[in-house]
Amino acid sequence: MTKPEHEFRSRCSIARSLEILGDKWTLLVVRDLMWHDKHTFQELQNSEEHLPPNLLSQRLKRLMEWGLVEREAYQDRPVRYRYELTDQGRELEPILLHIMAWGHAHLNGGLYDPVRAQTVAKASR
Amino acid sequence: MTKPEHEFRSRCSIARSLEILGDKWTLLVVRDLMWHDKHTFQELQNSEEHLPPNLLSQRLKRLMEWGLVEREAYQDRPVRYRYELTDQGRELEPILLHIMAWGHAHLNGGLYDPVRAQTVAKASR
DNA sequence: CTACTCACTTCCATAAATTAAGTGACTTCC
DNA sequence: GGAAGTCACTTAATTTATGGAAGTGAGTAG
Repeated sequence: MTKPEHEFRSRCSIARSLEILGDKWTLLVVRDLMWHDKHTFQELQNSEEHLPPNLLSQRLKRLMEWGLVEREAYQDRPVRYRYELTDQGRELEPILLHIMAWGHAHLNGGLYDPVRAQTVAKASR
Repeated sequence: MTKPEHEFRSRCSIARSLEILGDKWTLLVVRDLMWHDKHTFQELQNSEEHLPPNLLSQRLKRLMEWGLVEREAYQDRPVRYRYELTDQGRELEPILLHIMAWGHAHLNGGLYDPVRAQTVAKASR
């Protein structure tokens, strides 16, 4: 996977990551692909947070450009795609887990998948 | 610390966290407070990424509202503040470490503090 | 008195997000 | 065969946020 031509604003790895992941939606798309078995455009759009289709479209494009997501047609006429995380994308899991754990601990509770909780415990060991 | 009145868009802990942390600047402020010994407005503003003062001001306000940052006056006339992470704010460290590790691994290298690298290794064990 | 520092705030042009509606390629129902 | 529906988007219009520059107020130093 070739990375897009992109002038990073900083040499800091955190700042660089945030240029791709640093918004309110991108990691939710990753969450749904990773854990919630949502793989079509429609499924992703119908997440609890209801991200609008133009943003979903744009975010998927960016994730694909950076090689975090791939899609393959699951039917022709009309062509319909199934979106999947790549290995690189799947490596975002610890980030998601820690963000989830932190939010759960500090933001008035919030839903916290008990199946996942176990994984969080593992990640923070 | 009382949390601000806030209607979260979702019950998901990740979505909630992203309402506070999900942008390109907030976690960089946290990074500078946590590791780079930057504590005054000016020091924070002069980070490598040069966030404009209006955004720094707004981000600090939000971090303080949520109890992740506190400030105390280090002088009067004129009053000057020193910003510090609270315990809650310091608990963001694993998130930063994983974002740093991921960015280093996948975004064309990027600077990666060798002192911190050790901590990353520990966090991902 | 003048210049300078620090910690902001205000202003403004641009960019991004939100909301709503529309499009194209079909499939299914009557 | 026409009408309605589904899916995967795109386009347009409005609102909000961002980024860059300049300004302000309270001082200190020369």
